Amino acid sequence: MLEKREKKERRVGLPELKNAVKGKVVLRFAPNPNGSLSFGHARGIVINGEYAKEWDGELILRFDDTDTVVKPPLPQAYEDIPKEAEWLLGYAPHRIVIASDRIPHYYEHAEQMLQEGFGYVCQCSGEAFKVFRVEKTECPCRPNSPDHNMDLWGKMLDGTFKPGDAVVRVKTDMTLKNPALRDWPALRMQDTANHPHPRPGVGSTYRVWPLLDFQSAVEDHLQGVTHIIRGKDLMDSTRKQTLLYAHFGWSYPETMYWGRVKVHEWGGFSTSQMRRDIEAGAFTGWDDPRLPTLQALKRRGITSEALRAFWVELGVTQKDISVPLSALFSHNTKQIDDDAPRLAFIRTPVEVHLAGDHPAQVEVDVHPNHASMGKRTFTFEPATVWLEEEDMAKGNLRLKGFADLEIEKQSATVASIERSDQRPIVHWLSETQSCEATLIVAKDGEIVEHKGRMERHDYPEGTMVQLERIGYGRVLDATTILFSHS
RNA sequence: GCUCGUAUAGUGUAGUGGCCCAUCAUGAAGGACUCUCAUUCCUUCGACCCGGGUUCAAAUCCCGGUACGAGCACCA
Repeated sequence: MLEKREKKERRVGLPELKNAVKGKVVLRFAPNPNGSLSFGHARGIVINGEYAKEWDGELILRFDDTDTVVKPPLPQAYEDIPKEAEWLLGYAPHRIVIASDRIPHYYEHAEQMLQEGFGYVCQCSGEAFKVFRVEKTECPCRPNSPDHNMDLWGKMLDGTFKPGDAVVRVKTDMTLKNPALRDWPALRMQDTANHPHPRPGVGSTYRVWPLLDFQSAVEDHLQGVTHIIRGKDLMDSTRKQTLLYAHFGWSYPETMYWGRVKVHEWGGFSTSQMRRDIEAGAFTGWDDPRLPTLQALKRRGITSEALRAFWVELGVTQKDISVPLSALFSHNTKQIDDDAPRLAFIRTPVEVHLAGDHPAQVEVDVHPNHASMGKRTFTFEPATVWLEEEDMAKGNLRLKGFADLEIEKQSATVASIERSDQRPIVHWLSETQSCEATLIVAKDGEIVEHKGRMERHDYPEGTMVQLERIGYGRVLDATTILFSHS
């Protein structure tokens, strides 16, 4: 029989995947390519991707681009998303499927549905059908014969019907307890003459398009998906799709759901809204550091490892949660601190002449814990240093790694090279080894550019550095740092 | 309104009837190290939504309540 575990051990990582067979697991992540990937999308990629890795399975990246009117696809997204996904995953998705390339497959299944009588063409308006749904009564189109349905289907396809005239429904049961499940719509018509699909070769080719629940269900089956892990807002989708699977004689994949996540600092955001704002010029692009997109996070210096650790830690609970950005940042600090060279950045620089005796130059570590990263050299010819205005107000100071200073108004005298008392330790810059620089900080939806002086360096763009006593940042160029987090 | 789901420390999470006066992380406070308000290390703080029930035993099962969220689109 079952033996009790000796001790309860804390589970680490993701929960067990039910009915998973090593090497046979197929998962998918299916965004709408109507914009770049956001922080929220990352959860889908990370969770599905980590399971695929754990089980030597496959991860499908599927573009659910079946709406050309309400959420029209963005051509650029077809190029960006695979790159963003690969960056985040650490590997390229094993398969890429584009729904708009596969319309004939969906038609084929729609026709099977009509011919076998578990689907019908409904000519009721949305309003009219709503009444049937609420009253648990059948609409007059429901009893149509397969032949009649095929005839109406032909009229949808050839344009005799216009968008809004007809829709294909899956026959479930109008008395089902859950109103969401009653004879749900599977395919509808779209005005692709005025709203062509942006992908070349697709354009205005099709008038009839599948809706998410149908397209996704058929495609999951076609692709052999074994496990679906998605937001719990799609729970009713699972129920609708399970009903459809039963009609086709298929068995539905294992499912798991996660709840809603809000980030304290960001609140709600939608891809469509971001797209409008970017197009209106409110943001510089999808990588604008104010935006909660993967591109922006990457640009700010958040590593994919940190993002993965963050999402794995949240797991796949169905709770609706609200997390502070600091949770992500603490993962990031762990990732970058060991490799981040230290640099001084003086925010409100005050120029101070040094009086008194002192060496001609001084050397300090590039990284306090890693001598192998080398030394930084500061020279005092001229004998001028830059200090933060705020620090100057504190009185006598210890220049980190250099000397004790007696501060008298705007003048400073070197009192001791050795640390002689508990005066505050501050960061500083020598005249020769510094230059004017900008620290860009994105906070509360605003971008603030702090002009100051920064230590000269030749780190390439993209290097993560730690600005002493300020926080981490990413090198944009020799005189610009994009603030990451403290 | 109907339907579905969730409820453990400030935050996030472990826990599927006894090992739990509850795990881990983060956070906060204090300390060690350090010539950074960093890193690392140590200590401390802090929670099972409420009410019933089942049981020798409940965070864990059942019922009710409450709170929050989602679906009921010819969006995804």
